Formats: sequence, structure tokens, C-alpha cells
Amino acid sequence: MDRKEFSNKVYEIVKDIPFGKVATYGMIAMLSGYPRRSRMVGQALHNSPDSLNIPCHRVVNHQGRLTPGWTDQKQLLSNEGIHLKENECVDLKKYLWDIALIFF
DNA sequence: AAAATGACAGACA
DNA sequence: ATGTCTGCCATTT
Repeated sequence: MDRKEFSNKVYEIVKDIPFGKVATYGMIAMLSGYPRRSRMVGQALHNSPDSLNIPCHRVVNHQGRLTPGWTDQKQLLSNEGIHLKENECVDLKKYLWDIALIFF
């Protein structure tokens, strides 16, 4: 199964997210080499053990919405210096991980 | 085997 | 801008 390989890639990328930044699932899927696997990213992270030090709280959907059913994420993001809007959404305009910076 | 599900994204109203 | 529908993909019913 390439699922393991894929999740491995996902972990690598998520771990590379800088402090105080957030990334979208589609972004991670694209960077992992599988552009259409945005959903798998979520599953991979859900199944991923927290022992790997994966900042999954920095991963949000393209709307900036946090992971459903996970209230602690709010606090974790606050700890990162990221403050949520009234709708409980991250301000992507400011906190989205600018992957373009990696290429320069 | 077929249909439903999910930590999503893009298109549309 | 929010809410809904459709498309995607692997896993689970």
C-alpha cells in the first residue's frame, strides 16, 4: 500500500510547517506528490500517533476551519500565537504557510 | 460487490 | 461571504 508512503510524506511536510503558520490539506496533498488526496491527508493525520511530534493543529481546511470535534486545537493554536476569528476560523491571509518561500 | 463515510477542495447559488 | 452540491480516494458497513 502506498498509503504508508503517502502518510510518511504527509508527516514530513506537516513537521516542516514553521511555528505560527498553518497549512491546508490540499496544499499538503499537492506537496506530497498526490494532488487529489486532500482527504487522505486528514485520515493520515488522524491515524498518526502523537509520538511523532506532528503539529497537526497547524493543519486546517482551505476555509481555515479547524478539525471538527477537536476543541483542544484552539488552545494549541493560541499557544502558537495564532488567534481565531469569531467564526472559530484561522486567518489564512496572515497565518497560511507560504510554501513559496521554500523555493527561494 | 455496492454503498456509505470522512480531520477535504472546488464550483455554484 | 455562507451554504450546498459534486468530485476525489481509501477505508468501513
